[in-house]
Amino acid sequence: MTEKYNAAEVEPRWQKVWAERDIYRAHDDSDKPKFFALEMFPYPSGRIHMGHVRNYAMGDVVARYKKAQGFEVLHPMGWDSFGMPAENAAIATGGHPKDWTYNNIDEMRAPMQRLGFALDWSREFATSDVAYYKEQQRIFLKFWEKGLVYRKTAKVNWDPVDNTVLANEQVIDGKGWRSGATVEQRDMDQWFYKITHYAEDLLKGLDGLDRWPEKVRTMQANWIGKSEGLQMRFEWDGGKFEAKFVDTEKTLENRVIPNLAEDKQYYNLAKLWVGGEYPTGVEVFTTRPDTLYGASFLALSPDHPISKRLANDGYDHADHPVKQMHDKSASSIEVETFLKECAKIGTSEEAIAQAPKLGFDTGFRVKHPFIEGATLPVWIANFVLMGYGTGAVFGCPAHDQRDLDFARKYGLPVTAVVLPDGEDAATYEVGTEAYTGEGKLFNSGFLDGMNKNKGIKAATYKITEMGLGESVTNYRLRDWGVSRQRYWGCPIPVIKCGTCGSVPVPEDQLPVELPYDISFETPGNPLDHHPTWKSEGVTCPTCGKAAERETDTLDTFGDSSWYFAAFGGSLSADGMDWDAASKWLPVDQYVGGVEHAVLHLLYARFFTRGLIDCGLLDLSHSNLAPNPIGNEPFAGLFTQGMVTHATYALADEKIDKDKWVLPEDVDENDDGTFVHLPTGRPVLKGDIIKMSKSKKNVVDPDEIIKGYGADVARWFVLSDSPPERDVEWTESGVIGAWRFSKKVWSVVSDTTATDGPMAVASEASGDALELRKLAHRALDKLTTGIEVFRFNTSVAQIYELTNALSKYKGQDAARMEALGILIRAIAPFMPHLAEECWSKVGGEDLVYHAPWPVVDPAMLVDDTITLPLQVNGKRRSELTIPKDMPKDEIEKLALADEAVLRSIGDATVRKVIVVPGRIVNIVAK
RNA sequence: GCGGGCGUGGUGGAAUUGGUAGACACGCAAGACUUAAAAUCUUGUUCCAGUAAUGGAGUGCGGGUUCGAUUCCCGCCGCCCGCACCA
Repeated sequence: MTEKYNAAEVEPRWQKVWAERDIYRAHDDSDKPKFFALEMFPYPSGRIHMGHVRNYAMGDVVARYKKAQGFEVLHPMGWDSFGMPAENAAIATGGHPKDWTYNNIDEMRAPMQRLGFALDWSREFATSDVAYYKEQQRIFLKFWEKGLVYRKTAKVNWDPVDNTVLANEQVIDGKGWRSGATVEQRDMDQWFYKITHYAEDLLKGLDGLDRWPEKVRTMQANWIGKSEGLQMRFEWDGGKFEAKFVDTEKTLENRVIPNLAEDKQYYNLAKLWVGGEYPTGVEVFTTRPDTLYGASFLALSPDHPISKRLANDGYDHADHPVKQMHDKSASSIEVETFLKECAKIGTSEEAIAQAPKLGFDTGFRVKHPFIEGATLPVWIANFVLMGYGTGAVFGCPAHDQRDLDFARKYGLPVTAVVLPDGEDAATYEVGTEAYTGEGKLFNSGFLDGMNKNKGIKAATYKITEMGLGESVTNYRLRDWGVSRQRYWGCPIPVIKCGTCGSVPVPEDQLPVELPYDISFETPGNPLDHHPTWKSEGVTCPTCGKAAERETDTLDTFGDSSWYFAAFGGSLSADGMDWDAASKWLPVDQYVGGVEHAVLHLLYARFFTRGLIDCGLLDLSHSNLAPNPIGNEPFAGLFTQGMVTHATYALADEKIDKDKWVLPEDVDENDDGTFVHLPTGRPVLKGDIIKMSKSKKNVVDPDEIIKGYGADVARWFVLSDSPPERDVEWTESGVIGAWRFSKKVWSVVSDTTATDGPMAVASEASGDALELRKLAHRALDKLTTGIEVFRFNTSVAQIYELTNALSKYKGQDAARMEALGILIRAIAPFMPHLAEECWSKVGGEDLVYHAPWPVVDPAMLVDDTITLPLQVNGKRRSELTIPKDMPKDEIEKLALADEAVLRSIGDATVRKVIVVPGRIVNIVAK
């Protein structure tokens, strides 16, 4: 008699056993090889969603599987708990961000534990824990010491209503996402992490990450954006730059930051203004010096120091009379107006990219380096980016589309210097399309006749020889601005002294703790207008004078850049063990969403390098073996797809946000249309998209656990779709998973054999042997499926094995062997069911502690094989023969096959191809 | 614009050193059990023709290489993702 399986009773019972026996604790001093399984930790929004379930279920499969393979597994969980939503909730509801956050964590921990993940909860922490951010402040100071932290003025998105800096992602169509105010570009003093210091290493490191998705590696490589080229100077024509200024007393505000001096990209700019000296020319970066002869103008970024200097004061274009000494000249006002015009265009990258080209002729001219006597006008152009290269370019309209658009608009000359193959130098002209391909150089003096590459080399050599420039490598990657004018984040451990400048808080005074008594009444950063925190009793650690605290907090992406190490180091109120962290790292398998492909995963790689250089981490060895992948935090990465669900919208509702309805309230009519049951209004089926509260297409994991059990929820999210693709949540799919769990249980409870689940039926024959073969074949495939992250194929094998077992009548060792394989195979997916089955069939100890079943290779080969027979590539018949039959005999049998003969008909056999163990193909014409 | 990926039955998908296309599941249909339903079990299910045996077509489209192509190559079409004036 089949007993009923009651997940609601079974699951909590086993969870209690697991917790009491503390089986998921990872031991630092284990003598087994280590395996660090990690999923991207959650933000405590208050609810877990199906995306979490899928993410952690995948990691759990790996963790449990590796445990069964004999590894010491670390599989921890924590909370990425600093961030804006807590502050927003506090502003909206009047609560406190801290209370909101920690309540949410408690709300989320419980359902997560109900899912039965093999997590070492003893290592749990939240990034908003004082102990965590204290350690982070230490790291900040160590990075500072190492030169990886600096302060500079940078352009930021400023929300004038909320009085805070916004990240780029928080600016939507040029407006603040919360206030709706038009965002301004502002120069502000900001703290930066010098991620560019590792640009080359971060790029090179990608090569070794062969267990990362290619896509993520490509995205990071593009983000780092290495390009090699020539940085060169165009010298002023007709005297010095300064001659154009009425008032040379005034110098531009000193933008030079001392510890930036070694940073090449900024050095050349900074150099221009040191001590008020004026630049002798304009520095540009180019990857196409071969086209220098086609240059027709120079373009400066609106943010270029020269542009700003011109707008700033005293600049007098030769054609304008000076109005009054020390007042703004007419020319400066013109420039200023133009720069404002450029700033208006918007902040989104796309808006900038599609904006029309704007230019302003400064009236300055520079000398062409190769053509004696030739000069080029210097323009300010909105399409030149300050953040890349030197913030200035030479324009070669014939061979660059942007330059061409610009030249056509402002009537600048277009001179072709690269001749495409098959074109005639006498007649070749560039119209509206710039030519960027290969070709022979012409109109180019000493470069004439060379191809592109040769031309680049020759021009670079010449410029270098002339002392005007040198080869440089440029990166698109920019330093990471980490200052946030927010409360709920890690305080930057710095004291600002009027005399000594920015001074680190001494280590023995850490942590700089967040005050609890804050107010969100006034807009802006609560830390800044806290009555006492900023300055009461604060003195400069260096000179002892009264001073002020830095009130900015660190970008929360910093929190997630080293948390994996904190797990390994068992971070607690007493600090953490960095040596232990070093032994656990790198993370062997990391699982998370692809949305972090660049930001989080790049920042974490940067932090790891910084932590190594500061002596905190040493990744040269894991606990037992040398580490082959170098200074990387994540040896294996898997990016999983989302959980999607159908959406339904009222057909007659005009207001977008009001139109979505709950899928369970929708019913399908006989004619295939849909109706909203509570109101009777017509409904249209929308796209199948990621579960989202606002679209009302969410399914609460806790409801599924209550209705079907945790195992079913876990099984479903892993079963149908490949892990990297999205999986659509459907009611029928869940019911299917639920039925399967019952089927497994019925197979187990129908078993009366007593050999135990570790049985090996070595004497099996007949049906028993067939079952053994099927079981081992399934085991082989499903194991591979887990190894290569194709859980859906593992699931299919488990289905096959279960189906075979449910049909198998014998109560013998072969049944037990297959059952033992099945139970251990489903354990990573449905651990509660597996545990219950294991105990039911007399398994020793827990299935969690049972070793992974071993494939018997003898079971994978058959004595007889079935070969398909093809005639002219089409399958006509098949042949069952002993596996070692010689080729010529196979050929003979194939040619005697009735169906084959029929297909050949009157044609003559030209060739017979026999691929042993694979196929026979007969070519007949 | 640049970069990456994908395209297979009614549906999710399987199949890789090139060798039986459609495993497994969902759905659907028929049957068994049942007063009935649910559950469960059995059988069938790529399309077209045929009662069937069988024949033909078939992995987005068009070509190519090959005895043989979902797989490799070339050219299109469509969808998705990332970056986006990077000089």
